[in-house]
Amino acid sequence: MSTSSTTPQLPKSYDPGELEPKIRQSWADCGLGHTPVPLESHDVPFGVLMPPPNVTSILHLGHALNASLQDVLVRHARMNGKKALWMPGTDHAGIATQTAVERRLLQDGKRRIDFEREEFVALVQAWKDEYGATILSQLKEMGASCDWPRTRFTMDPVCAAAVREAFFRLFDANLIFRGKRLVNWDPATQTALADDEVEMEEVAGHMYYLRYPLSDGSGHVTVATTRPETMLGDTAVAMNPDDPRAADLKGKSITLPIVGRTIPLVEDDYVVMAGSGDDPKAEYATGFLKVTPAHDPNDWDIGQRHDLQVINVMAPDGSISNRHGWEDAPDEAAPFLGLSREDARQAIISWFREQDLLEDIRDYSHSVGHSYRSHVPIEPYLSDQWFVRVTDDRLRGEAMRAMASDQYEGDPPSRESGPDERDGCIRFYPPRYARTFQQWHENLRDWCISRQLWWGHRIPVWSKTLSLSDAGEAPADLQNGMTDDLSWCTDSICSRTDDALSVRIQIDLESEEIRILACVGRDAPELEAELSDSGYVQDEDVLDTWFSSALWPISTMGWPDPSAFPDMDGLLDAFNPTDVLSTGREIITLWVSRMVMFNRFFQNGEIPFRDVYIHPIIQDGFGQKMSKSLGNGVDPRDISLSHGTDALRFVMTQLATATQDVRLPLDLVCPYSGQTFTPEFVTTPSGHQVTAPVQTSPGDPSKKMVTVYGELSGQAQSSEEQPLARNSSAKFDAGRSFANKFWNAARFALGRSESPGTVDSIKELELVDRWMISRVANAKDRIDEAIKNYQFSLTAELLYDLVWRDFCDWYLEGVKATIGDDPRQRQTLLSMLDAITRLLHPVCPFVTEALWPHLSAAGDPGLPGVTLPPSSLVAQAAWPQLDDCIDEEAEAEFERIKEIVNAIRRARADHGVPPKTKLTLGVSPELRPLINQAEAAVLSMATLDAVTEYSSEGIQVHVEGEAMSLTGHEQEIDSDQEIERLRTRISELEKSVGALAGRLNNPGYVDKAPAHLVEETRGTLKTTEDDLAQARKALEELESS
RNA sequence: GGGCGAUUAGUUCAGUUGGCUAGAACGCACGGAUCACACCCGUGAGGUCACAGGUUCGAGUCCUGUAUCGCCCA
Repeated sequence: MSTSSTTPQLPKSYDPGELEPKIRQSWADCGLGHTPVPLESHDVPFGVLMPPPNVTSILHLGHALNASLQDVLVRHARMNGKKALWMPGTDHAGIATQTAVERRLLQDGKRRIDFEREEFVALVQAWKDEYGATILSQLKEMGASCDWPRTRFTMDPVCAAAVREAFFRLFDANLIFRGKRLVNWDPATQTALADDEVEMEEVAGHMYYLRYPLSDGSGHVTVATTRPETMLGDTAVAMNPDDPRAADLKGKSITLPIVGRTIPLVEDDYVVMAGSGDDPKAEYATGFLKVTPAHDPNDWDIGQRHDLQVINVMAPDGSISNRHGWEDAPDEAAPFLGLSREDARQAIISWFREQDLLEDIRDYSHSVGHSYRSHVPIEPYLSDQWFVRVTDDRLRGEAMRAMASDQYEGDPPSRESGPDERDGCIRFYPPRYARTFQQWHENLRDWCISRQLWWGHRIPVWSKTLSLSDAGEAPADLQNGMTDDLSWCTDSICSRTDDALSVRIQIDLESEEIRILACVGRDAPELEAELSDSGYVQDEDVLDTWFSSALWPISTMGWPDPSAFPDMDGLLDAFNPTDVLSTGREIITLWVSRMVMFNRFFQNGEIPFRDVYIHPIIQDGFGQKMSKSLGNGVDPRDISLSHGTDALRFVMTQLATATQDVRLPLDLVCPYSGQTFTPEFVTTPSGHQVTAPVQTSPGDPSKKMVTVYGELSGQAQSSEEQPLARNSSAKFDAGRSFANKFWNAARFALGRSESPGTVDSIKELELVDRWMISRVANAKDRIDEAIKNYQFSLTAELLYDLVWRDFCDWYLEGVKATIGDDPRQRQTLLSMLDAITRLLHPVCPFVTEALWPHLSAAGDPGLPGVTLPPSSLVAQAAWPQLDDCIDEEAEAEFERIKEIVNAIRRARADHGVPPKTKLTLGVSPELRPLINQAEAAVLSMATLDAVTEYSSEGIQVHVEGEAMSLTGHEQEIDSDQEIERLRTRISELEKSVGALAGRLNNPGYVDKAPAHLVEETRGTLKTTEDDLAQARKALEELESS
């Protein structure tokens, strides 16, 4: 025998830290992931868009999960011969990034308004450069096989052109308008905040009860409010229509104290009735609600429903003011003007008390939105904003019609121009998320797209305000207060025609002013200059980040003009739509919906992607979502460091089940000892569990370290005395073990597969070989199916079982005795290792790539029906092809062999046979032919020296109702112990027989259950009865001796 | 308030149209330095499938209700 048992060139364990950088480099060198366009006509494209991570911060494990899954899909498609494009990029994340930069500036005592707009934007740009680069390097470190040369950023020139074009087309199509809306206003920093930047805090405040007199002098109503200072802007009092008092009060009006304004009593079922139901608010309610549409979002809605006046009584700094929309302020109100919100509240209360209109003040604890930056209460503030009319059928209707019809409940609205072949082509995985998508569109509201920020795409509209009388005779029919009829207006721009110009006029009949809004398309700087010269001013606001994100499927591919950019011509044609979008469920509404609407609108009805896969959310050990703001995020690089990237990816794949979010309990790595330990946790004021900012070394109590949370929250700073403790999690141990196991299996297999022979037919191979080939063929089919259905967890499980259970535990153990003398077995081993390496590659690309050159050097793999074409990198290799390799008979036969080996091992353990002691197996003539098929394997796996005829001496083993004997164990059998064991077994078997017979005696079962099941039950009963008889016989013999 | 989901071994999770005696990994117990791997090998213990009803020959799986927890939308 010529094979050596060692492979000196491969170290004993897999060292990811040593090997990964070289592998990454080899992928970069060959341009892995880059797909040139245009495609050939026979090419099959496979496209994936990466949801662009925010440049606000670095990636955490939530991103790592999504990146891992996308890379599995892309590598699988690529190995299957498709032209795979995975488009990478980052998102500028307007408010989040600007806020992050402002927070950093604040550490130096500086604020945004201390800078010019351009200076500030440059600072944010620098932040973006830093974090954007980190994010991309994190992705590369994870092995993401993206098309890196095509990396996009939502504010780069390619995307900017798309944003500009999209805004212009929507504006021109009357799908963008300007209107009033309440925003979350921070009076301290005087900026608007997004909803997620408002922190709800429980505040111990008061409920004030104010009497409002009825205008007809017939009495008063008492309103309950936590914010009496807003009463100056009240424009109604609302009551529930079911309130028994409603009938008498219907149609009456109120004379608002101080202001003297006459306001109506309206009926609205939003109003909580006094003391009614389970609503805790009811205890404090009077049944009458003061309605202040300009200063409360709920009141705004009531105002919309009842067509109420909207009167803003505050200045942008939050002080009471009659200069921002309050025009009927009487002299009585003068003392309140200029007071802060807090002072005004006291002054108003005093006034009501003096007038005997204050009925009561009660303590009341409630949650109030606070700015997460200045920590002052936010003020719902009325301001001019830009909107996309997404409720238009061209947008909403198209999104609804795009859904797969079997996932749509009911029927989507029909299209006037008739059906489109792209309708019904978007499918959600798992299907339940289709409901979220549908319901969002059914309740859709116009989308506010303007943000009072400096970082983002500036709104490409130039405007000028004129008095109505100067401008001309305005038309009467307006839509959202706007018109596209320009013929009456005297301003010169209204008669100007230019393809890059679209003009609308906003008319405010109350103030008798008009605002001419001129939207300018892309690449028209001379037009912009002309507008500026004519006194037009560009809008200060920028677009909501989601506006550019919504264009991601087309902007990344050069829309509207791919030929204007290098290497993009043909990209849209080939990859719009992409095959799948993999994303988190929280942005089905914010992002997925808008991409569908925009893609269909701008791409003539085309959908952006066919499948939407919603991945689970990664939580920490306490069930809290990993988030940047909480500081419980884990950097995937920490896991690569502690466990290796394949371990990270394998476990991520394993975690991605369809039903649930996953918990990932956190550990820390001690920077002194490298030891992993469970950290101490503390509870934050907001009630979250986080690692204590400073931890004590588990090995040495005198040594301290700082956690990531400690740094992110600013509570601790790492230093030489207090180094940073990296995060880890024992959850990844399984992945590390798995990669190492495969590494060692390959080491062994490579060492034993020298001088492989030629196999003419699989049929001529040993049972164990035929079994292994069939297992690989089976696994390949099932992996393909699982990946096709986005069953990632199942994919990982199939790989694990194939590698560990089938290949290592049974195949490698089974061939050890014969491989040295069987060249055909060596060829089989080499080929199966090769095939498994390919199958494993999408999930564990590093360890497979590290082994690949050694495989290639070992020989030419392949068997009749098994095609494994050579390739310099496994990343570029073809998916294994196994034709007619599934051998059900071989699988069934080998399963019986496994049962026999297991039974012997069990008996050995039961009788305390030392592991090294070789026993002699005695079998009946019935079992002999089976054993003959794999005798060498059975001998080595069960530690036997020979197989002879069955003997009633020795240890008795029962399998398939047959008895086997094990002899050669010197020690005498402890008959008491054996009797006890047999009795237990007999009672178990009797129970089984009872249950099985009971089932068969039930006429309902025999009549109604499928015949094959009944047959199966009969078979099981027969075997169990045989086993029982064997056990009883053995017991009898023991007891009689 | 509306919607979606979860509750299965000590822990983290599978269990795909209802069908063998409910599985895996980790952890635990026992045995093992055997020449691929101690990131390992062998054996074992461990579950009233949240609770209560119902449908069915048969329910972890379907239906109704209850409890607890989570997310999204208002």
